[in-house]
Amino acid sequence: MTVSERGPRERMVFSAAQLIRRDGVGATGLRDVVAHAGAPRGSLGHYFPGGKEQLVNEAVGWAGRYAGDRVARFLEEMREPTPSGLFAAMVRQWTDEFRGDGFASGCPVAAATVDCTSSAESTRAAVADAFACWSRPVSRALSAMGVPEARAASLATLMISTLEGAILIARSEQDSRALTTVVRELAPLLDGARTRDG
Amino acid sequence: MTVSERGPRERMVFSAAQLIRRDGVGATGLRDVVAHAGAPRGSLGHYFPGGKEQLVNEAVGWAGRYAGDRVARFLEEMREPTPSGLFAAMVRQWTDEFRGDGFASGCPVAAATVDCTSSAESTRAAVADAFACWSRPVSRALSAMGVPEARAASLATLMISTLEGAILIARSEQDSRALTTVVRELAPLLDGARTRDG
DNA sequence: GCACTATTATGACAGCTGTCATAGAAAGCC
DNA sequence: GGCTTTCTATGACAGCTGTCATAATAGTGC
Repeated sequence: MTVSERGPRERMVFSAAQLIRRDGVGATGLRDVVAHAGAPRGSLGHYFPGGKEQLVNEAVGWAGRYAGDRVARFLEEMREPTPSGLFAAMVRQWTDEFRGDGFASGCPVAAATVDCTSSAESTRAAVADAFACWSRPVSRALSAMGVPEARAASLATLMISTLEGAILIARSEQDSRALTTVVRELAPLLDGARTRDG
Repeated sequence: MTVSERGPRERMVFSAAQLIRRDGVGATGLRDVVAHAGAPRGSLGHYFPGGKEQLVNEAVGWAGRYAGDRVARFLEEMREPTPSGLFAAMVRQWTDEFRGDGFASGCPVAAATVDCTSSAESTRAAVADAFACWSRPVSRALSAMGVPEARAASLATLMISTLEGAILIARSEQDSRALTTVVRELAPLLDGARTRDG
């Protein structure tokens, strides 16, 4: 999760995502992003002629792709994949992170939703895209596990909704209780949706 | 939901909540709040010597109490209360609101979580309080419906988590799909938790 | 009438915001 | 070499932020 040897442009997008998920979009200044990325300030206008809005949109897109790609990883690490196991893995990523950083950072997509939905139409669309990039692999994975196509998409929405909300509660309480609770309560429902073995 | 004839102080708290849930905490200026409330600007420092942070905290507290009080209302309006019926009522409030304002406003408590958790400790505590004020009556209602005490609190957390997350997705998609989906998928789980009639 | 408090008015303050214009450096290419 | 494109540096800009000091006003009790 450290700043890699990628180009300055990519580093700025990555840093933006990190700062946004900690402080929100409004409180994240472009000068902060540049400093965090160790990038030249003069490059900002060069790489992001669309200004802050473009940078935020790319950070949101990056986060959505990241979350979607993680799903494949989770599946690989599971001997016999189950819906509840996938959800547990998705949640565990957050409990691990919270244990590491003391509940300092939440989800950048959620932050952009709260801060930009009603003021920046392009960001609103970027957020919707990010949720779709995240939801799609989850839905596919559920299908592969034996959940009927029709319900797979619904359960993916349920899983992501619940996770996002539990992240909010956990951060406010500075306690992962909400996360462990929802994974426990949702497990039987998720596994019960399978009509055949994956 | 219009500005009532209450005192300026109360109007400012209320206006702050409305603006925060639309634009986020960072993008909500104190001058905007004053203007929206039709309140005298000079009164800001008088009523809120703790500055913006105090105003935000009170707005969050107000929202939490509001959400908690609504639970009793929902129960009154139901002939025979069920867990799924309560959840449906909580969600319906949001689908109704979205239909009215075009997905312009989300939850002020979620906004404060995203924007202030890692920067303002007092606001973080106010948010946690708000979630507790909201969760408690839900949990009590579930108990009264026959859900065992131990699970009632967990299910309340699940309901609020899921609702908060679905609000985020719905706003980004400008579509209530996520909300109607989660209420449909969660219904059997909620009702199945009852071990006796309420 | 007075005295006291609660409320409001006004203006100024330093600090930060995103944006842009201009200039310069670097790197690749012919 | 020279030329072109990509990238970086620097500083300035107007606009807004939350906060505060000061003063005037209104209300209330006596």
